[in-house]
Amino acid sequence: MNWKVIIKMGFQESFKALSDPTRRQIIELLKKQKMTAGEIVEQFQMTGASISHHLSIMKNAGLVTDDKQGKYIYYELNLSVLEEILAWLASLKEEK
Amino acid sequence: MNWKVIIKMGFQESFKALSDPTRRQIIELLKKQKMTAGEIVEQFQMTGASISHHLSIMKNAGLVTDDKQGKYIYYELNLSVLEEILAWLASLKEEK
DNA sequence: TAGACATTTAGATAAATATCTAAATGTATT
DNA sequence: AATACATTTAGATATTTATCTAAATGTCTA
Repeated sequence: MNWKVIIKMGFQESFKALSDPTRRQIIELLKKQKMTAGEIVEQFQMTGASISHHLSIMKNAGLVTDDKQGKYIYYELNLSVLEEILAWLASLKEEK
Repeated sequence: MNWKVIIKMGFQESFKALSDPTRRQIIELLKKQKMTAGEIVEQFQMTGASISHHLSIMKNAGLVTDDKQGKYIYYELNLSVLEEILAWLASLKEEK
């Protein structure tokens, strides 16, 4: 069996996770395909440790999931968390 | 004439502005009606100076406009800035 | 099993941020 | 004109955050 438990912290964590430009760029990358930590690192001029830190924040916010495959860890976008934020933003326009 | 020039900084500023819980609460308040700085302050346990700081960040992000009327400054929500963010979030789901 | 490789964790540091108090600015009232 | 009121600005401080280097962990391969 291949369980994937997404620990979602909350609204606040999601917004915080989205408020950093590096993390939003990572999201854009993962939009196209899942990638290993190393592949993601290649796209930035930043150490692996820093990217790892960003990935962990995104993971805690429920924005990505990780999938360990031997030496590699694949990161994948989890869009469902965005629904909540999308709904909040939309509600600002709708209701008067 | 009553010009209202909205100085919009950018995507980054908008996200940053939304990432703070106090500022999101202010947005929720202003969703219902425009309010003076003082009325907003009453809703929080925080000094006027701090709220003023938050309001200035929101103003720079284009999220609110201010309207000086004598002693008072009315703050009003400007929803159009949210469109951009809404669109970005939506695009993550749409395009594969 | 020793070394190479992928990634994270620990610890340090600089910059950004939220908050406060006190002072400044501008407007209204008496 | 003097004072009161509404709000912002300035300056200080504590916390958070992004980043780095170095070390630790875990996995593969020769």
